[in-house]
Order: sequence, then structure tokens, then C-alpha cells
Amino acid sequence: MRDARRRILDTATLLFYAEGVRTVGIDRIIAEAGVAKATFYHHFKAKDALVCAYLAEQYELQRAFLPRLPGTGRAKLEEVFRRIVETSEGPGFRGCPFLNTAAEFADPAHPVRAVVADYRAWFTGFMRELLTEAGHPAPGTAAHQLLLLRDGVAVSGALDAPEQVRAGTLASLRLILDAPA
Amino acid sequence: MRDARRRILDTATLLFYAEGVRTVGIDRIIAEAGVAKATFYHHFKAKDALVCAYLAEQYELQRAFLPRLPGTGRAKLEEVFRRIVETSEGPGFRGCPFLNTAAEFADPAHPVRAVVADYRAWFTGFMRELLTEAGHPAPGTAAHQLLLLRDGVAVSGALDAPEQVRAGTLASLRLILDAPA
DNA sequence: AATAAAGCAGACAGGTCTGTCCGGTAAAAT
DNA sequence: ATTTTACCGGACAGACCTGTCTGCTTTATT
Repeated sequence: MRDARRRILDTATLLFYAEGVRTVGIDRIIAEAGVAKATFYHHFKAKDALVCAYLAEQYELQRAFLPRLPGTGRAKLEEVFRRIVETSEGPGFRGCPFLNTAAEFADPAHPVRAVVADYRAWFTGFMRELLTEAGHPAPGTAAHQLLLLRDGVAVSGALDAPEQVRAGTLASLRLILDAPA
Repeated sequence: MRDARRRILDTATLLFYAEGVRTVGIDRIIAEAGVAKATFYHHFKAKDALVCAYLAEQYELQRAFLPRLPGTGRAKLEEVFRRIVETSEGPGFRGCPFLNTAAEFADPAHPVRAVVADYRAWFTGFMRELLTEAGHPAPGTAAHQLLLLRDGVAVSGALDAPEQVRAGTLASLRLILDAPA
């Protein structure tokens, strides 16, 4: 089989997201991926490298997916958040992989944190672009407001009742998008 | 010494918050607290109990502190968020203890998660009270919006530049408080 | 003065985790 | 045809972590 690396990453993604990075051990991953330990360490230098690869892939997936959503400007912003809320209502939702993982790696200098920072910078820039396109009077500040909102949904979606999250999020989104100059 | 329990909790609070719950071991806590292992297990049934005590105390501290802030209604809401933002700008800020710990305990049935849920329910109710007092047209939804905002500040304060967090938070707060009927 | 509670130091068992290494097989590339 | 690459199963070392237990000392209470 030539796809051992793929199986490892898929298994790790599932387990890391559902149960946390520190909780899930290498032995568990290689067992469920059906892979030998030597094979794992052939593809990944260490567990940390796997964690980075996991987050890097999530980053790539989002960067490929979100911009391709339909609409432009304001309509696209609404679509993006509609999708985020929808995801947070899914059965297996356990919060944002970046935030959860960052919470487990307290050291800001850890490589994992760099991936998280990259993702957040990209998301903020993406929001600002769409806000500018939508003719928002203050796209800079509004982009950070949307980042805060996104974080809130990720956290609250994992801890609170779905109706609360949906109502609060859509209300705040509208306020931010309709903000006067 | 009669305050071994106090020293344990203080040390645990410091270490758990700064480095994470799973990362910090019992041996480290008892060493830095200057306490024998038997003494630790005399006061706490297990590590999980210490984690619960840690969060329960944070809950009590916030429940005692926030309502005593000056002002009423809208002024108090602004004061509360001014303090939250201020805290997030402090040097040792590493996010919200409840959120960070919840991220490390994926099982929603774990006792730790109950403390987190209690805190969140209290905070939301507290917001709703103040919003009602301030004559807000939709205190229910607005309370959830403020919860989302609070979560956003906690997360973003630990990961992003302070100016971004401050500007975004205060802008969103104003929008939520000034929302038309 | 006597008893009970709280504390100390440290050994120990049993488990888990990461990362290395061994020997051997199948497939791909040259 | 040969060499290299990818893969397998599993043993192993070394570290760490939780929780228990033993034995002794100090402090508080009665």
C-alpha cells in the first residue's frame, strides 16, 4: 500500500479533533490506521510534526473551500457565516481545531502555534477583502470583529445550545455588516 | 502548617492556567507547593478533583467580582467588558481558564465540564439582567451575543495583537448595546 | 497529658507514552 | 535484474505519571 501516510493523517485528524492532541497517543493512531510504528516515523519525524501536518491540512482545506463559496461581498460574508454556524450545529462538532490545539500548546513559540497564527491572519485578510468589496465603511475593524465572532461561534458551538449560538451569531453578523460610518 | 490545601490550590491555579492541565503533573504541583504527596491526596481525591476545585474557585471569584463593579445597566456592561479587555491585555494572559480546560476535556460528561457549563449559564444570566436593567429591546438574544463576544476576546486576546482585540471588542459591544428594536 | 489531625519524606507498583531498532516482505524504479 | 523505497509486526529502552503505602514529626484539641 502506498497510502500509509494518508491513512495516518486521516486517522490523526479524526482522533485529534474528537479527543484532543495530548490525549491521543501514537500507538492508538498507528493501530487504528493499520500502520507499523516504523512506517509512522518514516513519514513523520515526531508526533509534533504530525500535529503540524494535521493543522496545516485543515488550513489548506479552509483556504480552498471558503473563497469558493457563492456570492460576492456582503452576500458571500453571510454565506461564510451561515456555513460556520451550520458546521457548529453538526453532531460531531467539538470546536475549532486551531483553537483547541492552541489551547493544548501553551508555548507561543511552538511550531503548532505558527500554523494557528497563519490561519488567523489569512482569515482576517479574507474578511477584510470581502468587507471592502461590500463597501463597508471600516473594513479593518470589522474584519477583527468578524474574527471575534468566528471564535465565539467555535467556542460556544461546542459548549452551548445550538439555538443560542445561531441567534446570537446572525444578530451580531447583521449589526457588524450594517454598521454606520 | 495548616494551609497546605491553600498552597496546593494556589500552585495548581498558577501552573494549570499558564501551562495547561494535562501538561502539569501532580509531582510538579506538590514540589512547587512544598507539600508531601500523601498530604495532597489527603485533601484531594484525585487530580480531577483538583482541576474541578481550581475551576470552581475561578467561578466563585468571578461571581464575587463582576457584580461588584461600579455602575448599573449599560454603564456596568461597559465596565465589565472594559475589565475583560484590560485583563486580556495583561502580560500573563493565556485565555479563559474555563475554555482552555474544556478544550482539554473532550468528554461533555466529565465533572469539569459541569463547572464550565455552570459558569457560562451564570454569565449569560448576569448579562441578561444588566441588559434588562439597561432597557435593551432584546435582552435574551443580546445576552448570547455578549457571551459570544466574551469568548472571542478570551481566545483572540491569547492569540492576536492587543490593539485588534480592543478595537474589535469595543466596536462590537457598542453595536450590541445600541441595537434597535 | 493524651489523643487526633495535619503534615513531612520518599519508596513503590502499574500503567502509558514516545521514539528506536530489529528482521523480513512487497513493490517500484533504474 | 538489481537496487531502492515503502511497508509490516513487534520488541525494547527510558521517561513520566498517577495513586498507594509506610514511617515519622508537628500541631491542635480535649
